[in-house]
Amino acid sequence: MKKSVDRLSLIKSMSQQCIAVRIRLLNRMITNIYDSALSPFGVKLNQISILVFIYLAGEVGYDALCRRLKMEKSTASRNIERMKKKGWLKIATVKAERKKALKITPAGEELLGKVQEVWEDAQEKALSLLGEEGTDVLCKIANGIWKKDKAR
Amino acid sequence: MKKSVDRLSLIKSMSQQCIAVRIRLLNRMITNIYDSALSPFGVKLNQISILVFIYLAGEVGYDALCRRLKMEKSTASRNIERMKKKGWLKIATVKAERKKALKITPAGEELLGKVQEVWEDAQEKALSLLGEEGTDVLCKIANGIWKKDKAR
DNA sequence: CTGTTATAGTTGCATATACAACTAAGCTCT
DNA sequence: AGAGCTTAGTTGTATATGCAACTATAACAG
Repeated sequence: MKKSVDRLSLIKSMSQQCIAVRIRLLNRMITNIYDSALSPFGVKLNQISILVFIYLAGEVGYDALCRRLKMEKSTASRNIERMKKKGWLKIATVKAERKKALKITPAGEELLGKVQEVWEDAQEKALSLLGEEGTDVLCKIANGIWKKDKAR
Repeated sequence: MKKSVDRLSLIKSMSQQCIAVRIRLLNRMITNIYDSALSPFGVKLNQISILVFIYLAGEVGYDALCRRLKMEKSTASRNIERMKKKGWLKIATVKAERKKALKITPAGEELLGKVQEVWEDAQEKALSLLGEEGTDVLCKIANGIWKKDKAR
């Protein structure tokens, strides 16, 4: 009897306290806010974040992109492929087939310009969903992870 | 000149403050913690969360599941299909073809029993990644969203 | 210089997610 | 009862994600 009671209460905490379930929920909701705001432009937040990174970095290697954005190389590979097709990115390096360096195109910069406004709207909606405190804490945690990574 | 400066600083804030990028990062890291902990059992957190919900609810309709877990019906549909195939779930209702009620199977309960330990490990790792405060805030936000939904 | 090793990037496979179009089954109104 | 409406669930398409296997190329060791 004891054992089944324990099991039940543990399963209840899996339901009531699971961190992953909660962050996944928020992830879905927030990703949605941004992706639907961006949908008129035929792009999603993920690709915008890649574009922003490349815009600021000037010319980045593949590996740097994956490390900084903490994106799996296969995800990056496929995204870059799609973005090249849409004309937002190009490969800057000619010499080496390997070690591709990525660069934003004029069309990519234009896209960034166009989405700024909807990004701001989305950011505001996300802020009101998470609240000031929640947003603050979240950003601190994420920034901490990035900083730690850079130091490495 | 002014305009391009504004653009640059806005793009910088897209890089440095975007909530979606941050929550997506944490989502990937945390999902990873749980999924790799669960991988010996051939299941991922998402399906476990469905199973837990159905276990606690006894017998649930499809719609209730989607509403409570805030899961898109197509995602739910395909997950349930896979879980039926693995024998963890079954459809309880016979009468109506529509309005399927879901029920956990003995194999499903057994699985829940087996994964409890690794779930606890993963939960602890996630806690130390987010910190006490972060976890607290996160849970409060998510629970608030659920409560609001229930009241509806 | 050549064979081995390390590394960059691609591709296959599986799950998760969302939206839209579709199907089917129950419900309602006349 | 039959026509149209509503709702449940499925399926198609696209992106995101992760792991593992593969390919091609660069670097290195002898």
